[in-house]
Amino acid sequence: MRVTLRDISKKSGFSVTTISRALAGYSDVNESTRQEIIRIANELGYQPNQIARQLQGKRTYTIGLIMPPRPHTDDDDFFSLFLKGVTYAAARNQYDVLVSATSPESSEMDAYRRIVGGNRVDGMVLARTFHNDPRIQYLQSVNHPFIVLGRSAPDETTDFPYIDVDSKMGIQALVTHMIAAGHREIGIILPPEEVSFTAYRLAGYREALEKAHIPFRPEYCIHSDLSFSGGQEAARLLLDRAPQLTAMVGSNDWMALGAMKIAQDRGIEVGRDFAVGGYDDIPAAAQAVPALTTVRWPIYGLGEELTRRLLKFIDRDSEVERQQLVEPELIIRDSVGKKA
Amino acid sequence: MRVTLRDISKKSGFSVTTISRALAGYSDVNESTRQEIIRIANELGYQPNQIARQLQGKRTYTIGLIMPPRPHTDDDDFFSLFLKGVTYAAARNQYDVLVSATSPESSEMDAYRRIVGGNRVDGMVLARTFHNDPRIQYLQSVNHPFIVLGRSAPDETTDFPYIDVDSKMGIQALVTHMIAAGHREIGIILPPEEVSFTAYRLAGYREALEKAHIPFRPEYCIHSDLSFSGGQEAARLLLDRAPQLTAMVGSNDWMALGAMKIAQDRGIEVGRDFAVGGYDDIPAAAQAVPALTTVRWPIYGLGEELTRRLLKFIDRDSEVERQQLVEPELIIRDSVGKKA
DNA sequence: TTGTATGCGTTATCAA
DNA sequence: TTGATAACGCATACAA
Repeated sequence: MRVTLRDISKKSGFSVTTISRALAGYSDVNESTRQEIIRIANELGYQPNQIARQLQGKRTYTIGLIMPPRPHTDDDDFFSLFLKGVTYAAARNQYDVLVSATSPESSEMDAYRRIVGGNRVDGMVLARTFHNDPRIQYLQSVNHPFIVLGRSAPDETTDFPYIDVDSKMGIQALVTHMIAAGHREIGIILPPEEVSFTAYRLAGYREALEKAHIPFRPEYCIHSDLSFSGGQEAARLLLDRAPQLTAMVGSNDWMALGAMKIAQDRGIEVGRDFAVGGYDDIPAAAQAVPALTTVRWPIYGLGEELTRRLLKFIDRDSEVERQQLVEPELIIRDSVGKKA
Repeated sequence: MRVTLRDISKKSGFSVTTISRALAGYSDVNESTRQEIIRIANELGYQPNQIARQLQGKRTYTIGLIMPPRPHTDDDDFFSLFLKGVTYAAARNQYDVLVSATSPESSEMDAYRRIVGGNRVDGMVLARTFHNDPRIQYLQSVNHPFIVLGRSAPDETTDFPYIDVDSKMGIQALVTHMIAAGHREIGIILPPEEVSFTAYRLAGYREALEKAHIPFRPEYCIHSDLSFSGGQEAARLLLDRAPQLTAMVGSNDWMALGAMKIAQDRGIEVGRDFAVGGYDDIPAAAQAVPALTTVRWPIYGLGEELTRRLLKFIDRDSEVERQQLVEPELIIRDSVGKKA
């Protein structure tokens, strides 16, 4: 059976109140009493019941993170690294992380209501935003602390706390780099339309072209699902539709790697005849042959920073910067070379 | 403010008990009463307080997973995929997952005591075992439901529920494949000594050699830390120490990839002059050039299966198989070729 | 069919 | 310096 304050009370003769106060380190308890109580507590192997504490204290010292509904994608690297950042930053502040997924029968919003409305966490971290994101609307409506990795789309209101990467700038830098290498017919595989950041990627692409006075062609753009196979399929379609392309941007590394594979399968030499660029800088990017030129952003670090800020919101620290844009870094490798 | 049963009681005139029973779907409440109560509950946006439920019901519908102490390694792929399997299987059974890391000041065992002793979870999933693993001893001593991915080392008692992969067999198949390709001087980069499965990997390696009447040489073995850079360093040392090697086994893919890199940097053609084999079949393995021959085991699926079983243990279902060994699969790619 | 009383384990308030 | 009592929100045994 579990050891409770009551057990210590029985064994020591002191009241439950005194035990609680002694163990909590209050100053108004006799030092010898405290020692005695601590001794017995250790002897019995007492561990405070966190659930009871949470109920009484109205604090859970837990933050919540809800996994995207689909179990299987190649998009893992992002999420796992992010979760790691969150978890370790939380741990450094004595917080735990409640991770929840959506069961097939229920909706993602149900999970939010259960976790948040059910008082299981002190705050939430969201990892990606959609257009008019209902999760954000919900969290705002119940006034629950939360922070988001990523802004809203350009034309939507963004009055919530977030940190985002300036992916417009990232893609722009990448495309500009391709142009400098002599490419003019550049395709792009975009993220799904419903994801907020898609618009920023597209904007970066368009601006880079514009600055170089290269006309924007809608037929050079295609949406896919952030997976390797999705990148393959998109690249196939794009290449069939526009064989004149000499470069292709993937909106994440897996799609870029998929595109690279397709190009190579068709006998095109990537890095010389054809340029491929990615986004994220996952481990496999450096590993690829040719090594993938990509845009790096600090996933793990952002998980940490987001968490630190969320904990400050929870503690009603108003000094925290509410919104921030982080600059990504262009990592130049071999998959974009001087065009022959 | 949060809506409680009490609020519904006030508004509806029924007692808290009746509300509770109505919402819980008990049959002994008048249907019209129930409808009325449900209506008001929805109107008020009632969400049951999970913490109160947990305290009262002594069930948390949560399973726990504690992250290894070190925040940064390349070993992420394993853990993230595993956690995903766990989380989705849990979600399908209406369970959440509490993920905790160890803060720098405290020990890993403290985290276990806090989470388990603090009654925060109904069961624990452990991901890797060490020699005389104190976590397992603790969980056994408090008689808390748990399940482990991985057995104890060969000479230690294993009277706990687990699923493990027969990595002895996996490595043996890989090394045998190398031998069949004409290699006789085969090195191996082993996992850290303190990890239980290291002994099985070594045993698989030795048995494969033995069957082929190739003498075992301790100087062909080295331990490393499961990371890419660790693999590089180990391969460097091994190659300096034994330049006659024509093949190398990495105990996971990242180390194998690190070794491959080192060999290639030295101008050795991997896949022809030199063989490299890995373990895990992470996405980057198929991506490598040459594509990495490796041993595949279903990380995601094992996360799921472990969780399903754990939930049955929690429900005192004695029909569950307590221990199981799963066979891995040799994935033959290009990094091990016929020796010229 | 509904309500009263009690308890889950802890902390806070207040009186002794 | 210590202890009795109440409260957190819910669910259960039992009475009505």
